[in-house]
Amino acid sequence: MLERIHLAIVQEVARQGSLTAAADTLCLTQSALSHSVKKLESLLGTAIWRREGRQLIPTQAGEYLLAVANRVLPQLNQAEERLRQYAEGERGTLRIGMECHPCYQWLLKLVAPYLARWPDVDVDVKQKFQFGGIGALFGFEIDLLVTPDPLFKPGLRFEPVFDYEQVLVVPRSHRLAGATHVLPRQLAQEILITYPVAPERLDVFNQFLTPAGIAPRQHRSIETTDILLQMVASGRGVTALPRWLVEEYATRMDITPVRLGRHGLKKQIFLGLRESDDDVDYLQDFVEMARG
Amino acid sequence: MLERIHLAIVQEVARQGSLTAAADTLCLTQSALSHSVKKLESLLGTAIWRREGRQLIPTQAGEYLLAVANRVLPQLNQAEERLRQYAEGERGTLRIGMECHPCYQWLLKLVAPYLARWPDVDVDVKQKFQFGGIGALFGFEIDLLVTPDPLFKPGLRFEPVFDYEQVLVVPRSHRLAGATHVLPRQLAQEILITYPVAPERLDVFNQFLTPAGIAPRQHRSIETTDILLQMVASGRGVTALPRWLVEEYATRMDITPVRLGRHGLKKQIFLGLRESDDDVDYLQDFVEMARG
DNA sequence: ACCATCCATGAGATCGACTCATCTATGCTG
DNA sequence: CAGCATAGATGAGTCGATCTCATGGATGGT
Repeated sequence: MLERIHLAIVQEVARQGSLTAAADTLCLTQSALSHSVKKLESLLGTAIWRREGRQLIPTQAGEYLLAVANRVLPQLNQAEERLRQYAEGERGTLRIGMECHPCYQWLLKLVAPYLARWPDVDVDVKQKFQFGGIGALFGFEIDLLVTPDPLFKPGLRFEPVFDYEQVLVVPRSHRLAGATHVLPRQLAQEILITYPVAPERLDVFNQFLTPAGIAPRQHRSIETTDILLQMVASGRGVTALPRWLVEEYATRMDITPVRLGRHGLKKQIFLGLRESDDDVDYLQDFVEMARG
Repeated sequence: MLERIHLAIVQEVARQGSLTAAADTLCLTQSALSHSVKKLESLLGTAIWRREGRQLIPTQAGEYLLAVANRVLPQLNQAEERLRQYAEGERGTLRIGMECHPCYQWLLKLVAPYLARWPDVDVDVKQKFQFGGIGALFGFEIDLLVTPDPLFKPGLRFEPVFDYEQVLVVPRSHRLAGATHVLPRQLAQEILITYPVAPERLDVFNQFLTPAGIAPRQHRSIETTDILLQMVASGRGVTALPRWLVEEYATRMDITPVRLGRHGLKKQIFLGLRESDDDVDYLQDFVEMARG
């Protein structure tokens, strides 16, 4: 039988590159590991690694086993953590996934009152997912997904939580500052700074520039909102963000929003959750609070 | 540590309802099970079942553990099966999920030449999924999803494999037989027979009747294509199916297709697969063959 | 009241997994 | 090329987790 320890061994050997090193972190002797591996290989009837000199090269089976380990072990760890929480009377951890960079600010405002209301619930926010946000929901890596792209499919439920307008952000001294709106071609000579996300997933591209066949003069990316806006304020480029976020920063930074297109770029943010969690009260309440 | 055997115990007890019965199928004595359970509960620090007389009622932790078991154990079983196939030099099993009832016929025609071309690959078809077809892909229950609803998300890839027209099927003696097309209101007095799927997921509803605000006189459902068409042929009602499928049956049944709406109801079928399987040759070849 | 059947428990047996000591192979270095 | 550090492999022996066996107490049906 394929046991948890086997997966842990495969994962750790992949991480460390050698049995000896892996033995250390697994709190076993090198000998024990060697025995275990030998037994597992004879059990499976196939080698897991090719021994090339003192290197261990995963075979096809080894690669596959590693993929299984990386997928299954986190589920078991999470299960143990949750059971520990049940045992200690805690309510659990609300694991929120974000697929919407600027929503982080919005989330922060929501989390404070939520934590006050649910003292026994912890909140954890993740932003990177092996198989995307939807995959993370299905894979029980997260319990709640903040995303602009809902997916109405069996097994999942999406609730709209707020509408906003995506606007161009320019320094107050910029030639476009004060314009009622901006058209795609007016950005052709600009340096556009965005979060480090594929352009086809950025609204300013897929709903504004790309349909018009326009590309900005240059496209750069920056991780954090603060730095990004400081770059804009200092005239290094322009960016696109939710209007509410820009208005917040505009009080202390030299930036101003401009409508994208004649009618503005209207967006909606959704919260996605598993239907099987419909009866988890502290989860539903988060959705309530987010909507309210 | 939460081990595989623990999950198996929880799952089996849930299935059988008693420790004694579960012990039997797990090839253990009742005593061993009792000991294991006791130890696990003390390890977790929480009870898994409430003992009510001679009944075992799962606690909240027990319910959760069962959900984990039902999710994780199939992944481990599948992994073992696949490793066994690696060991024996077989290529593996192509597990296909279907979210499109009539596509079954199309699939059958494709599978025969595929099996001939890949003698070491088995094909398995599933039609029921715990979390829907997409969930099954993400959860590694299936490797390939046949669906009319693609989902372009990171982690998954969807390939269109064929276009078809959804048509109304009526008996040749029907008043609509021979009409160039049919309008929604002309179905208001008909009995509509479909596969047993929620109306909002049926094209004839969500793309034809519902937008026009029309409902059929009655809506019934039947599992199998053959029986369904025999019902139609005998004048018990009408249905909606792909044109190619109807034309096949029309040679030996008293039925005829009619276009839905002035311009017909055009559909497309997609094959969905995980991006992480991009290098699995026998999987990619299936997509190739399906497209060709 | 009695019996069948459930789960719990203690004692003892058993088998698997771990450690220790040691061996061999590899690759680096002077 | 010799010497050394370090990798994995292996055999023997120990230890402990987990199993079985035997039995007890509780429950529910007849």
